[in-house]
Amino acid sequence: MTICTAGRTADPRTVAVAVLPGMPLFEIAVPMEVFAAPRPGLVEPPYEVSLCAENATADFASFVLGSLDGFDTLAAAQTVIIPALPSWDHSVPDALIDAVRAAHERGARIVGLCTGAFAVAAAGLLDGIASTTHWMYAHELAARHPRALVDPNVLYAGTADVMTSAGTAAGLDLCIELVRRDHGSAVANDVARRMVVAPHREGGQAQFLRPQPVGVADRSLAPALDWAIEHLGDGISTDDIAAVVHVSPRTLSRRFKEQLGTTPSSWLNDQRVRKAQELLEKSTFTVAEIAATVGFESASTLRAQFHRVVETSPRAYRTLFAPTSPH
DNA sequence: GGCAAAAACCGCCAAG
DNA sequence: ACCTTGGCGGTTTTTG
Repeated sequence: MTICTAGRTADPRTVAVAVLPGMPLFEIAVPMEVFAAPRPGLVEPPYEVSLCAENATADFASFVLGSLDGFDTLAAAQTVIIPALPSWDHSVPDALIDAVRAAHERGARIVGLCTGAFAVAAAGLLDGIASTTHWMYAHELAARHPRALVDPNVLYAGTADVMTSAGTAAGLDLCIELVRRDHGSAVANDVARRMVVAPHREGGQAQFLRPQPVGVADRSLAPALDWAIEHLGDGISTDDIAAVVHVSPRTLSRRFKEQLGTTPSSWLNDQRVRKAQELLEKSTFTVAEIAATVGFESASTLRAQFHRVVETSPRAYRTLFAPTSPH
């Protein structure tokens, strides 16, 4: 079943972006910017990116996009990206569905950006899979594909080989996450820095669903989050965070849900895992030392949380991304 | 990977 | 009347 780990960092990754007439150019541009822009000395080996259309001489702006490959190239790629459709209910060509299915069966990673999720679903790949799309269409996606586990509150969701993202700019977050999985946090953060975007945005779509009530600067969690990140290693608890902002734990819990769409402890655990990832890549501390440094009580706690977030063990992660690994 | 204990979560509701 | 807060306690998640 799982084929994709072989040579994960050794071979160049081929990325195919599906192009349909009428697709928003920005949505196509997002994966191009992340994967196709050359970043010598950073992303090595570079991705090999092709744009694939059903009909290479189609009447849309191929002079803007450059040369186009066919869907056979897409079916052979290691990562297949389907940008937002021209409209959410736009029909998906059978040729694209067939190519996507063929790629998936080969073990390729299938990615749907924004309403591209509808195409992934149409290929039958979202059944039982955590997924998302633009919040305006999440309900429709769930209605049309009842077996997809649609979560309108996240920026992106999925498994190792099927991922979908929320609207427009969330596609950037997902593409950078893919770089993170292929090349590690350090490289992904550098790519994000060069693009001048946040290496990892917290909170999902929840923060965009409802406009912030005005005049509530004192409600912002920002200082609490800053303080928490500062004191990660001190073994802080949710009660401690509540104390810093002078609210009850109950109210803190509400703020987290409103502003980040998560709970204090799971946010805290995410931060600790994230820091642990960095230390695994950049330091030579043992797993136990890292656990202590990021504020976990024990190494086994780190392992459990690490597995939940990254879906690997700390050791496996380190061998995959450590600077001494094959290069 | 499972277990018992601890921590955290969240619906409910009274109070400000 | 309406909104926010925070305590209670049953349930879920985390921890070691």
